Amino acid sequence: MPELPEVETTRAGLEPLLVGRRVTAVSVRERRLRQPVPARLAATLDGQRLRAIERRAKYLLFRFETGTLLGHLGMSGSMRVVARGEEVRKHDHVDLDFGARRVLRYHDPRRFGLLLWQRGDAPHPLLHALGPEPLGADFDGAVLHAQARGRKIAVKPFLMDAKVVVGVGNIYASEALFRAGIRPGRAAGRLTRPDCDRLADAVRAVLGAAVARGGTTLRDFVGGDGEPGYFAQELAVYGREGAPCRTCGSAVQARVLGQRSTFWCPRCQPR
DNA sequence: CTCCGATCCTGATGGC
DNA sequence: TGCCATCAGGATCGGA
Repeated sequence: MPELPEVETTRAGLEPLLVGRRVTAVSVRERRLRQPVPARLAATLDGQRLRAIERRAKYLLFRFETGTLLGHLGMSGSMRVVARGEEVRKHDHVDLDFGARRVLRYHDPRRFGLLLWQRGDAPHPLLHALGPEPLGADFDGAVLHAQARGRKIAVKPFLMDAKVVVGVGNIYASEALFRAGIRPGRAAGRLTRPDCDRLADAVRAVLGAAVARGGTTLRDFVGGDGEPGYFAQELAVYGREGAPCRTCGSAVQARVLGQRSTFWCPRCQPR
């Protein structure tokens, strides 16, 4: 479910409610996520002050005094702050209690997410091979062009490769390609430098706009404050097969590419 | 190396 | 109404 804008929305929603507070209790109701929740998590976190919440790619980094809790929301995860005593719903797997009205609740029906503990200051191995942050200074058309060189993979799954650029998932890959006027099935290696410049700009623009709207809620995503995101109404092509393109009126096309649904406008994305 | 398909899991949806 | 197939915002793994 969550791509960079949804993870960043989660981070920004949690931060003012939790940073500076101490963990007073930890409750793990289900530890079978993509990897098991560490058995000693409660003992590790109890009494520790949360110093910061950061984001790298689609990971959330909860910085504590003796290490970092690494979180990932997978396809269906969400985190929000609830009051102590709020009714526990199905798939509310983990609570971190920071106070009476400050319980961080992790919810994830499909359990593709992660909660892992990394002691000390070293970055977690899962973060090691990640590419540049799309909204950071070291991502641009030149980087994209260099990465794409010689590659036959379609540009859409190429954009979703975290070694190329992080944070771009299935929704925003289609949206960025629409904004750049590039067909999703085009081989990455055939992109020109100007194509890559437009594409990098489009990735930044669409992610930035989505962050500003609090992300995209298709089904049940909520940010750290429990509110849905409002970018869905601004999606140009994702989920709009057969509907008229908002720019030119042509019917939006869809096909499966790299096992993922892919959407584009045949007229606005000529090649 | 690159690329593709299968896989983990549960829930929603649509066809019959 | 029930049953079944398909699809879903991610990421990893193995084989070609």
